[in-house]
Amino acid sequence: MINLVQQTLENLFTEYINSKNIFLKKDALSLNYTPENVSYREEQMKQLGSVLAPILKNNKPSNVFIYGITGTGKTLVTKHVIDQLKKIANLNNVEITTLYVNCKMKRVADTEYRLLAYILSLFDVHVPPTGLPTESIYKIFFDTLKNHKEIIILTLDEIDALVDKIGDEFLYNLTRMNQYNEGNIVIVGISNNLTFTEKLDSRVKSSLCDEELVFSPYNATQLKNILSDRAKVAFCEGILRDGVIAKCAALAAQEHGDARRALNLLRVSGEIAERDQDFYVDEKHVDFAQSKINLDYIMEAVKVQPKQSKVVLYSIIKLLEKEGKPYIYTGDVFSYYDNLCKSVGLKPLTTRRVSDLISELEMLSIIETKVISRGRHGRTRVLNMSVSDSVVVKIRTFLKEEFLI
DNA sequence: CATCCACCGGAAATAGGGGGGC
DNA sequence: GCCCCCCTATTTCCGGTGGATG
Repeated sequence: MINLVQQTLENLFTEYINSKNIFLKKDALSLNYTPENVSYREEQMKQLGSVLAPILKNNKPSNVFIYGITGTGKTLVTKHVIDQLKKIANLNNVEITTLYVNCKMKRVADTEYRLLAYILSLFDVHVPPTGLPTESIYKIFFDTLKNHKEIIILTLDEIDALVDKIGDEFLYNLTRMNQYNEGNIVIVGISNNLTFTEKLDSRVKSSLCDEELVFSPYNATQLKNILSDRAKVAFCEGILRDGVIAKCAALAAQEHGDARRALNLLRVSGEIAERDQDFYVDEKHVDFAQSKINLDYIMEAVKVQPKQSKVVLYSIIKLLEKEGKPYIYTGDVFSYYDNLCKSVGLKPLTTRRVSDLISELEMLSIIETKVISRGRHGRTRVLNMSVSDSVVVKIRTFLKEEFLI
């Protein structure tokens, strides 16, 4: 028995080492990779560069706002420009501090308090995760800033998500502090939402949006060229079959020209080819990659849900199965959920809260809902899964194991 | 064509977990 | 320790509503 395992392992490894390499430098396809030159974004880089340049002479530049949907190179360009700036600053002995915060990080920077606590932690100042009045956090924050004479560039990525959640007051506070405390902080706000500024208070708007940069989505041709450039670095020669890059580009272009998606797709395609020990990457691998990425995304989202949310999702899946209908109503879900909680010994949440949890599941595109009226039978939401059956089965299996139901 | 269902979803209140000050 | 304060998650409260139904 052991010998057999030994044998297969040996085969596996031998085959692996003899197989042709797919990747030359896989990093080139990762999201953190900063390519030599950023295609189609020269204009934006120049703009951002000239806005931030005064730092090099110790003048505080204007705040900047950057708009554009996901995967249009906002983060990449910003990081690239700031890196260069830092490099030149170092060479000329100008001290600057740069901070990058992704506001969407759950439980890290998704409330005013947590955002400040997180920024402070970047300064190596640690505050309790809860308990203090926000005001005293501000005080600590200001005091910390006072200890820094150099100019600080604070990049707030996905800032629209944060403002949606907690309002724009913190932005107001940041800018106000800037005005009165001879502030030395420059805010670079990055938003995926094009109409973001409309939601801002006009005072905030005027001081934060001194400079605006717009990133438009890449079209399929541009995506194709971007992918080609990266693929040349990332893959061994002759590995990519014709049409692979075009397919990745086309699929991503459908998703509003998201370059991040396209790169992911290409990378995962290669990984699948590698795993299957194929000598090439072709369009079939791209198809597999597409569904694998989707599956991974959904499963990850499911795994990190709070327990209650998982129970709600499980109820929806079980109920859909039981009813055999392609849709169900909120009320049914709630009573099923209620029973389930009792049998698992979990305290059920109220309908109001469950309703919110359902909305969150929809936001994650795990389920789909639609408010309809059933006349005398009232107004409710119809819900169904928005993932394929095979994914549903995987989710169900996962949840079942987790609850031991 | 008025009625009324069964839930939607905003807003305010409350619980619960934590913190500082004295 | 006690007291009071804060933040976040959840509950409570409730006005609102599209359209089948009588």
